[in-house]
Amino acid sequence: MTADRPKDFIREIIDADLAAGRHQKIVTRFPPEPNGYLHIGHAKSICLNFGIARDYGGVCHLRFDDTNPTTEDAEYAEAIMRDVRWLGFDWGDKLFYASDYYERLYQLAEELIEKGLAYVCDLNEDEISAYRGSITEAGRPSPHRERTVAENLQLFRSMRAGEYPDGSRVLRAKIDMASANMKLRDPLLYRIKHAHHYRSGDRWCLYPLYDFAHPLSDAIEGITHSICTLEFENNRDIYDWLVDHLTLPARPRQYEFARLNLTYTLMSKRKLLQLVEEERVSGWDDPRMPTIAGLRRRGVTPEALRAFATRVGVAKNNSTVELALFEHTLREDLNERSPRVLCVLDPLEVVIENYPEGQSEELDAALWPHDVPKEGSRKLPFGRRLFIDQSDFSENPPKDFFRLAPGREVRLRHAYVIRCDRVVKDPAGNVTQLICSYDPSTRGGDAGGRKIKGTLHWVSAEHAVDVEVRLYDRLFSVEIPGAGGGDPLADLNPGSLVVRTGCKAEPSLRSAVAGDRFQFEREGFFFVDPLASRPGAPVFNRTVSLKDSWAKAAAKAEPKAEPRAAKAKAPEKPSAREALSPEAQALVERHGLSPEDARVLGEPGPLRALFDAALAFHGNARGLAAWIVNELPPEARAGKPLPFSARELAELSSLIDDGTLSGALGKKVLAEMLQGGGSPKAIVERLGLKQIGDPAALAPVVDRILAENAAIVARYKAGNKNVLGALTGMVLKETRGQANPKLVSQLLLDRLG
RNA sequence: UGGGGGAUCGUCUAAUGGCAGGACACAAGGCUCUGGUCCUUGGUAUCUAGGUUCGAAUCCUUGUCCCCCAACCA
Repeated sequence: MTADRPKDFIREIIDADLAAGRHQKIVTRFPPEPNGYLHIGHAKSICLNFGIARDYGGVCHLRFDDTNPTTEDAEYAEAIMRDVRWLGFDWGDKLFYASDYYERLYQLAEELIEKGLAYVCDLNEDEISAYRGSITEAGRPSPHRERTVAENLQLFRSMRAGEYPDGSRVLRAKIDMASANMKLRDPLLYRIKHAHHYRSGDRWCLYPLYDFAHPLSDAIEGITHSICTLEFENNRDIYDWLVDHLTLPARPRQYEFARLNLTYTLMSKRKLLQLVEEERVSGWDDPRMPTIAGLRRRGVTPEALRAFATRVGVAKNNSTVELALFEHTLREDLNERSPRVLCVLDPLEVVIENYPEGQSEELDAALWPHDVPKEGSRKLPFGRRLFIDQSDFSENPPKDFFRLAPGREVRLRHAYVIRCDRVVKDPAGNVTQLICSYDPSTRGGDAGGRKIKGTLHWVSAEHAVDVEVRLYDRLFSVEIPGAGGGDPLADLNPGSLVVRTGCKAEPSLRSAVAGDRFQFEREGFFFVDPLASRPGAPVFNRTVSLKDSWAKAAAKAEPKAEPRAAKAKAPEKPSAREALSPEAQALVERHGLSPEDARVLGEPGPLRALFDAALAFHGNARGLAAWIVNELPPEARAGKPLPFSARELAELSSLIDDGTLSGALGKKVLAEMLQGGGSPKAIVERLGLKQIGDPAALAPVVDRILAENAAIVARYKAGNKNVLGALTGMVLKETRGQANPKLVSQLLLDRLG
């Protein structure tokens, strides 16, 4: 359904891996820790991982990353499985637990020790932290770093045997205490915890840390693409180090994408837990929670959630998606599947004066609007006493109010046109009753020729069912809770739940059962709460309101609500660009290089060496410099040897200078040289690449392209000068890149006037 | 301050040297027995400054801003 969406960067990588034959089958994994409930951010990850498996005919494992006995629980694991299944994904028999790998992981740790790549460290937590150094200072080696293999092995085994108390010793990888990447400063692999684990019981008093368990679990399972969120980018170095140094059945790769953030929502597991524990919400499945369980109970469908996940896309930008996009996706889905019914949330009594006392009738009412291709209807009783919504009446109607007001007419949906004749008030001046009259000729709502602007939902007082309705709104009242640096929970929306009892529903709703979905016309989409509802007494949760352009227009009359704070344009400090080094300055003066090129070539290194060497064969320093700086791949700068010599590069430059090659052709030749090496002249010869500089030869091609692309030409003439580039590109392509681009451009310009 | 990432309409996301596109949001209009849906139309973006190129969001240089990293959490 959204198959036309372009591929995300992860799928591009997979395509390339498959094309290169690196994998036959794609294996991904979703690795939750069972220490909390899944939220909509996890849903994005689930859709990505399981979606990739589905798209590529691979598999996605569900693996519990349960390496911390003190926070994890079987109940969470159960809830997670329930949620993933509900979302519509199936892991088949690929259900795994890191805790099932404890023995194997332990053996791997011993392997590391035996290779001299891990050691037991007796420093305490504070000391380890102090030894680690800081972002700017290198760490210092632990005093235990140079223990012998035998000693480490003995100590590690004793740790396993339970001979030491919690926190007394850890196992650390021996990597580099001076690494610029803090994660590599001898990361901890195992810690002692005499704690009961929900699965392994009391068998272990030693538990691996994420950085150790995760990559190795991936490798054990043969995961090909291990997809996680951005904050793990630094951890990738440990990941690679471990899988490269251990004897493992597979070599998985980690890729990172941006986690989902949503406005007016919080995604932090810790904060969500706090909401639950402090009873700011009714539980993990409170319909205001962004948890999958909460969304499900609110009435969100798995289809809508999945559609949303594909709509937000997968990229590496830190981003915050507007809640409006989610609501739109939700309405789109609900619109198709929700039968329309009438329910008055805030009742106001209406008496139809000219309708006979004690009489009633049944009206036929379609359950679906004209735009939903579904059949079905129900009976709607009509009588002398009715309810409409308070907000549908105004004694002093504002401009453009086309609901009920004294003396005005409206249509009651599926019923009659009525007119408001009088208003009854209580002593305090509140409107308590509307005395109206109906037009019997408009039965079924057909007003004949008359133009009736407003149509109201209503319900017969005599037949109405009293129901409870829970109106849910966004959990937070600001876009980014805690943005100002304060406690995010201070930004909770006090109006996020309004419980309305005594709502008046049409009688057919008496038989609504848990899990049913409806649209209450002109109000919103509602879901019968599975927990609170009783037979004959449904409780309705508002999943999402209908779009309300009247409310919006009315709000606009009010002083403007604060618009979303525009991203403050960078203040742009006019800091001085760094001065050229003396060496670079010398290049500018001696060879007339541009400062940009000189800056690069002013540094000693492979590029500079290449430049100097090539200069001996060809005198055009500027041209040489531009090619070396701008066109050579980044690896060349890092010192990767090039498959061609300085002499050959000089030869290329002279071919361009003498007009044999255009710049574009030069790039083609360079690409060829990068591929297989060889002399540019030979490549030109072999590929038959020669610049076409004869206008007579090019003119027919230009004319043909122009003739074939009348639409583009028209756009050009209409003022879009950018399409000239597209036309140039076509001519170039047509001549295998051999046309002289300047000439083509000129020819094009001549003809386009 | 070291390292790792990232900067494209208000928001999210495409364009892999050749017409800056789509969705949401917003605005205007149409349709309508839901002020819903649907339809039409519109404005709005390549962080800065240079360079390379016939042509740059894309390649090079420079500066700016944002995020992540110094848990025995994941």
